[in-house]
Amino acid sequence: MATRCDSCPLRQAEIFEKMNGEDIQFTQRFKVGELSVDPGTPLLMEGSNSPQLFTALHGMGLRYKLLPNGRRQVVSLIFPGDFIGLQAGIMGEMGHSVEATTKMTLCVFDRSEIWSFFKERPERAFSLTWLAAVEEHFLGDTLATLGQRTAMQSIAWALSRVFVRGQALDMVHNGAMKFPYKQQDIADALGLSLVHTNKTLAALKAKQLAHWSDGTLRIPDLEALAEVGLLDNLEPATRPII
Amino acid sequence: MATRCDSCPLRQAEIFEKMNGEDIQFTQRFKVGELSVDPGTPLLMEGSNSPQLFTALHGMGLRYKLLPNGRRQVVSLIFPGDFIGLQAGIMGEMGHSVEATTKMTLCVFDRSEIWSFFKERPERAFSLTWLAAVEEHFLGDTLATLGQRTAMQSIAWALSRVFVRGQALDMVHNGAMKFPYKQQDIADALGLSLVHTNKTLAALKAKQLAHWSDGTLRIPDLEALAEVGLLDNLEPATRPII
DNA sequence: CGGATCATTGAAGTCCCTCAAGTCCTGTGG
DNA sequence: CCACAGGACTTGAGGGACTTCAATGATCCG
Repeated sequence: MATRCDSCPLRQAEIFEKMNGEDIQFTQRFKVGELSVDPGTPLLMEGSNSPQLFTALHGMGLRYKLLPNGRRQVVSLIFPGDFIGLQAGIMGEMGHSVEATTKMTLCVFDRSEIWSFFKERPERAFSLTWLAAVEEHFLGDTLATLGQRTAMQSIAWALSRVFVRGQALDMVHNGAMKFPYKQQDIADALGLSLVHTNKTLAALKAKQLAHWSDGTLRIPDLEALAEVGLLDNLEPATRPII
Repeated sequence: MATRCDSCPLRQAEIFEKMNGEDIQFTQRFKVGELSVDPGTPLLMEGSNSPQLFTALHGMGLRYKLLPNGRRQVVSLIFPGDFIGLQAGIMGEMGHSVEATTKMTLCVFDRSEIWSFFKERPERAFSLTWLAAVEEHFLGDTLATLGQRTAMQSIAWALSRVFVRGQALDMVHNGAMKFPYKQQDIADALGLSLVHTNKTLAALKAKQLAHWSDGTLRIPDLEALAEVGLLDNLEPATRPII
């Protein structure tokens, strides 16, 4: 039973830009179905031009790139509300692969219809561009992390950001949120080795700054952690939803 | 004397998406002037919301972020044809600063008019989104470089990409192109120290793979360099121009 | 009970960083 | 015309943050 856009649970969270009735109606028309996948399922492949685009409704995933030498770079984590496949929709080719980390349910859109956003519904086209700009902004921050932060700072930065995002999505209860990734995922996201990531996480735990185990992330003092991570802005950016 | 869009010299280069007469005319209407700046001039500041957006006509620049600890991450180099200020135009806030490296001339657009792209000229709005997607794609590649490539691979990758871009813009003559940056800029772009960048460049020169001095970059065998840099695609992506 | 996956810990090695000089070049002013 | 200062580039040396290698636990599952 597919979720209807006008009762989309995502829009509850306040980081998402308000949509008016017509926007919702238009988006509904664009939605061709709903997809449910198991953990580990590939959703899009780098270099491909999938006919389908998605919005994550439930569950989490990750975007990554594989290098010729076999190493993997995790580009970003996917949270509910993220739009997946914009590059394919616009440029006709994905720059990274996407896979589900947990069980996910996704709204499915038809790539060939993307032009109608621009043609018929400029507000929605603007939202699409907005999302691209948000992503670019975020990647810039991540770049600065890999380039200029130490391992300790990087991990503190990443966990802080995750937590801020989690708060904005009402995923934090009693100071804890589900964080269903592997240490290897975070290592690959930050350009660190698994071993060093593990030891740094242990150090953060010893300092009482972040506790992450069994897929649950607990941060007693977000400001303290953010300071270690040289993260100055704890406000989640508001963004549109497709 | 301002350049007219219908005789814009940039569109000569074939990496740029073809524009029809109406697109050109519309863009011309949007253009409010031309700006000429000296090397070192700041164009946009991180966190600001400039009323002006630019397209680089001549000259080169760079985008960068400053961290609380004073370190600098160069996010990308700016080449002719690049659009500057999209984030401010869409989100109302830049995620990085921009400054001119050489003397530059820029087309100036009015930020408040950006909505008219979407409202009146969906083709141009699509181009804008396309640019954002291209940038996101590129940042993903850069991320993989900082995270997964060695210093030698990183520099080989960066120089190869620069050269490919230079070729596409007809900036390469007799196997050489102007590359007016400092070693510190490249070090900050790749998350390396100046010293190590210098030594790695020397190593590449010794291997006859890349010669960069006095602001001129010479690459005798692009394929060989690209292979060292684990760069597989030597085709420049076609992109729109604003 | 094996086998698989993930997390943890120890030890050794290395790539890259920081520190510190020194060269080359350009511009400036006496 | 030369002394000097500043900026970019070079080069050497030593140290450290992080990697790789290797082994062990812990948990889950057919």
